[in-house]
Amino acid sequence: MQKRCDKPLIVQSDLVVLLDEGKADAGQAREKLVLFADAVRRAGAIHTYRITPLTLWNAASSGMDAEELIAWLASNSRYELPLQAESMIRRLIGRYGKLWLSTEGGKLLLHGSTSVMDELTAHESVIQHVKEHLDDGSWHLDERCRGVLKQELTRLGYPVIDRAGYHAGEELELSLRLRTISDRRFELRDYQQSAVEQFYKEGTVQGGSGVLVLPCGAGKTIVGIAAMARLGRATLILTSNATSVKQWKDELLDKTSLQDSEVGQYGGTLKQVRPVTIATYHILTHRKSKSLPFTHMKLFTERDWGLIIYDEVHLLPAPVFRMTAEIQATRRLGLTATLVREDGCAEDVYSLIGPKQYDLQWKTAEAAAHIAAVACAEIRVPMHSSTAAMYVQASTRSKLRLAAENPAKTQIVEQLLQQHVGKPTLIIGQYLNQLHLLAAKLGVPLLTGEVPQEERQTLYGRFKAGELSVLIVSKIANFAVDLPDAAVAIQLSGSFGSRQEEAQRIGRLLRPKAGNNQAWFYTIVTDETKETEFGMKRQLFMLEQGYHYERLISPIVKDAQEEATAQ
DNA sequence: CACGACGAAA
DNA sequence: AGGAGTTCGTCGTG
Repeated sequence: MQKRCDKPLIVQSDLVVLLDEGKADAGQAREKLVLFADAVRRAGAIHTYRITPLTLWNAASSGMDAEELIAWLASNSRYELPLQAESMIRRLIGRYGKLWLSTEGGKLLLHGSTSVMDELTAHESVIQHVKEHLDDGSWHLDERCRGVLKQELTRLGYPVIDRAGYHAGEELELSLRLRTISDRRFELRDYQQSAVEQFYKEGTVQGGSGVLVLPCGAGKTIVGIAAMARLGRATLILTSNATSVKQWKDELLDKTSLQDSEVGQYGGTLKQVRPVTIATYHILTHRKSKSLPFTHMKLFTERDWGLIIYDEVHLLPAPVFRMTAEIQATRRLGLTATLVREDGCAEDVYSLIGPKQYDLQWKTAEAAAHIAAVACAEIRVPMHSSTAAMYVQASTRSKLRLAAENPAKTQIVEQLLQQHVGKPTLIIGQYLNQLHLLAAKLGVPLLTGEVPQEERQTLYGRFKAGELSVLIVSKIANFAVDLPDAAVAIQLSGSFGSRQEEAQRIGRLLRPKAGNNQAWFYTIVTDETKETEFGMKRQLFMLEQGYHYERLISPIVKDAQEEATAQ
């Protein structure tokens, strides 16, 4: 029997859970823990997770039960479960399913137990939408409030299940091809099939809106296309940038029966509205002036859409949430690799797009060889002697930048390049100055936002062909969909603790590799500065996915230490 | 009229 | 809490 002190978890009364990675069962515990908690901090071997109403409701929506969860926590905790934590979990999960929306006789109705409905009457923000109290205890609501009410109820701590249904939308003839235009066999992988089924549960009105989470390179576009084929209705696809718009169109033409004339691009000079239309979020948020309405809002109603796909739903901008609140009767599908938002809009994704319906862990995809195995390492280097003095007296703000641009990182890059010579390698950084200096020093081409599209294509082409094995890239690496895959990525600097950014960059390495299917990710941070702290925050998403960062002490440090001992 | 350059915005 | 990228509309040029 395992001793209590060997258990990996410590559960606090405020629903913060500490996971001791040093314990034997830590790996198993983490796999379960991430199903109902978010990673928030990491200090050495102790990782901090937080259970929130949202994480519990997402878990509840995929069938997790309060008693089962409590029992699991109790049996994996070093100390007795605090009563407060236990009752809080019970209460929060208990609220899931207590309220639901339906449509009867064209009326939007809110249902719930008398006790919950009574609690709601205290909230003006809720009762202002009520048109009439019906005899059976349900409330007749203003149908235009479907979205904002769900948002408000979620905010107040009352999740509501939306069974109010969807309008069908214009029919669309669309089937998947068994062979692509390039004459390759095409069929859905198992997990792609289950993701689609999860989204579209036939015969229920509950399914049909929600978020699917799949790692980079696992074929999110394919899943979206399969969902379209399943529904067979006119579809509006929203995505993050123009390149991605084009990619969606290419994939649709390649893998479905759709003709060129049926797929429209809405953006730039093209303003085509066709049975399948693809647009960027950016164009939706455009308006002539601040006081005027959004210019392209009409796109939502210009056609009778049966489905709206939100690609990269973690990037969805605030105004699009507001628009989405008004079209809750249209089926919605959110797609992403990293359902984390640094801006606190996670609740809005939950209430306006829908609950998380499918989440393929990166490590699971790796085990099935659908994506490459990535060895992650964090290399800490001391501040370079030339800037150390400057660092000490710099303001907090410039300290960050000095640490990030630490010239001592150059040597590490050179060593890593030697170590992986010949492998396609991306060096990714945040500051153009730093990147220009490095590019000059190494004699390697640099790709920034300033490089014209045509030249980018040439460089991508040479990189793909293997003529060029190293490429330095700026922040374009985060979103340029057409940037080729690599086997090695070296991160020089990145923005403030962005988990998304870290994941996107690692995503560059995930296409399966010939041979042992191995890729490497290195992140270089300056030791004993704020940068190490940000670095740890950046790693949180990957830790949730079961990745481990090896901590390497740079050879430079070793040398310095040896010198110190010698003297 | 087509196209590139430029500044503004979120 | 800041830097970089992207996209829009406009304006000037061939």
